[in-house]
Amino acid sequence: MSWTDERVETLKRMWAEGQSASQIAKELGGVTRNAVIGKVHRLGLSNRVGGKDEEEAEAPAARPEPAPQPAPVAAAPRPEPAPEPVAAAPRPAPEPRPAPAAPVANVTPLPVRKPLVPAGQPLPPQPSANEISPEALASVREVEKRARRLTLMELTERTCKWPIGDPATDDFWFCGLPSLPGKPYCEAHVGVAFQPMSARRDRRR
DNA sequence: CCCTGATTCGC
DNA sequence: GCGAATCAGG
Repeated sequence: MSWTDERVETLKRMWAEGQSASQIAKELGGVTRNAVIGKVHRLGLSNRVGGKDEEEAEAPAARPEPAPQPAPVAAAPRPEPAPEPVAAAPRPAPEPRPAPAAPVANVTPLPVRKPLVPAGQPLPPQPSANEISPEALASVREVEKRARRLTLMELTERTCKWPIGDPATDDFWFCGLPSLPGKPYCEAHVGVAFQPMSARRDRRR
């Protein structure tokens, strides 16, 4: 495989999006992550400018820089170019979902892109307490305290993909703990995801 | 061990 | 220019 214009374009785009080298390599196919990284450097876009510092970013505690920004013209909006969605800070006090009281007439097809799902209504089928063994339920609740709270993009083939919270709000993430080999979930969540039919009392409601 | 990007250097 | 091997790290 060679670096055709199209492939380079894909590389640039994904790199700008903050995708990892291995993810990009997987997407492109025929190249390793090393190849991707090498290309990235040769293209001179190694520093994810405008991007963001992830992981353990070094705190610029004492900056020798005296005059950073002259701040000229009046109120300039955020120069932030790439508002990459990053794991939001855990909020201790999750907002109660706005009551679906009065369906607003206007459809606001605009920048109000908060909820991807109309807040309030039909949530994805969540395992209800009365159809899961108490032990499994307990372990799940325990585990969810330790969950890594990954975002969608942070999931890999070895992270638990169990969704936690309400997709309609910011209070939503994926478990992210190590998944069982060959399974999409961690041990605790496998326990509630896969159950022998015999155990599934149709505790019909 | 899983993963990340950075660098080197023979090709 | 390319990318495997290696390095350095979370």
